[in-house]
Parts: sequence; C-alpha cells; structure tokens
Amino acid sequence: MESLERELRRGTLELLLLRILADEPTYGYELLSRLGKRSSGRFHIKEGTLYPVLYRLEDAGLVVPEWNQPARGAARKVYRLTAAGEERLVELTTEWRGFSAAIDTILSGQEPEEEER
Amino acid sequence: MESLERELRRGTLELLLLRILADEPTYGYELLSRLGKRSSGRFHIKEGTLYPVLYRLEDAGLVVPEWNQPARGAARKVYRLTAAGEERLVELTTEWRGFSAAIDTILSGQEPEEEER
DNA sequence: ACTATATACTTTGTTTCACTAGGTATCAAG
DNA sequence: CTTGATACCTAGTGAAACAAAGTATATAGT
Repeated sequence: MESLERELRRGTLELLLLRILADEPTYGYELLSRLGKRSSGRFHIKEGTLYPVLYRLEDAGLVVPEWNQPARGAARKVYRLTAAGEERLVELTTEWRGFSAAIDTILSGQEPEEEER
Repeated sequence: MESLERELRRGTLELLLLRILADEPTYGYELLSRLGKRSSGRFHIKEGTLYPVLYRLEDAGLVVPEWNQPARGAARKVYRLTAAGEERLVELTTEWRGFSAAIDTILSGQEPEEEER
C-alpha cells in the first residue's frame, strides 16, 4: 500500500507533459520545474522519471527532439509536439475528463441513471 | 504505452472499494457488479484484480471479512469497513480531490498564483 | 445422471510504469 | 581546482493491475 499520489500519477505524466509541450517546445530539465510550478509544487518528479517518459513519447511519434546549443551552458534537447502528439493530447484529455467524472460520481454516492443494460 | 484507463485506475481502486463498502457491507463478487453499475460500465475489473485488492485492504486493517452462508448458493465473504477504513476513505477522498484539481489546473493552462518560492 | 451455466473465491505469473540511485558532461563562481 | 548548478542518461527495484488459470457449490436443461 504505497502512497496514493505515486499510483495516481501513473498514466497522467504523459498527459501532463504533452499539455505543457503544447504551449511551447521545452527541454527536459525545464519541464521538471514547469510541472512543479503549474501544479503548485504537487508534482515533483525526478529526472529518472522524466526522461524515460520522454523517450516513450518520442518512440510513439508524439514529440520530436532537437538539440539546441545555448550561448552558454550545456546542450539542451528541446522537444516539440507533433501533429500526432496534439491529437493524442486531445484524446487523453477527453479520457481524463470522463475518468475523473466517473470517480467523482462514485465518491458522491450517486447512482448514475439507468445505463448498462 | 498502454491504455490510459488502465494506468489511471491505479490507486483509485482502493478508494472506490472503500467508498462502496462504506454504504453497506458487501462481498467480493457483488462488488464487481456494483462498481460496474456505479461507474456506468466504465470500470469492469476482473476477479483476479479485485481479490488481491481486498486482501491488501484486509491486511491493512481497513476492512474485516465475515463468512456468510446464504440459504442457497456458495458461501460469501462479506467485507465490512472498520473505523480505520472510514478514516482512510476520508483521507483518500481528500487526496483524490487535490490531485484531480491539480491535473485540471494544468490541463486548463492556468498558472496557479505565486506559490512554491 | 450428466452437462452446462452462474455464482463465488483463490492463486500464479506477466507487464508496465514510477521511482531510487547512481552516472556523465558542461560551465560559472570562489 | 573544487563546488554547485545545469542538463541528460541508465540500470535495477517494486507495486499494482492484469490475464489466465483453478476450485467449489448450486441451479437448470436434457
């Protein structure tokens, strides 16, 4: 019985990263702080969590990386959303809304009106 | 990259089962159909998923089982929420609300006001 | 009597994902 | 020249949901 947060985060990371990348192409390290900021400090993931997700997104063709050498500092791998990535973002957002609505319905103790016959 | 639903369900099962059991002590097999009904058919978990969760809840002292022999048919293991289970339900509900609110904020593209300094 | 179906609980093994805990490399500041 | 911040990468671990079995009882059909 682990922390709920850890388990809840499962699957949502992909959605959240796509959402942030939709605003603006961003590199990995920066994604960490943006995610932290936008969630009011709730989602503090580590690099060892982040990069594997980015590779999955890349393998799935949802994002494309481009190496970027800033004037000073280490090189950055900037990820940009592809068309497929935008589609996926819409898909996942819809799925999330349906899912969380279903949970909320159960938590509120309401029986949904007659379905599933 | 599996289905989002599968991953999202992670961690929420415990919460949902506790919620259903809070209404009324229920046995495993019945929980399956109640969960399906209350989620409008969205959450169709299998027995191989359900029972291990119930055992975790039992080990954690959140529910207690009682064998019940109905007039006809196979014996039923009816689970009842403990006081600890009720507390945990409140805890998890709060955590869920905070979590889903955080996701919604990020999805809506709003920056939360200055926090996390 | 035999078979199938529905009910009801159990167990084993697999997969996926987030995490821990390291590692490499570059650059600025002291 | 060492420390710390930035930035990326990887191997190994663990927990949860799942698939796919199995056991047992009772009812219905032939």
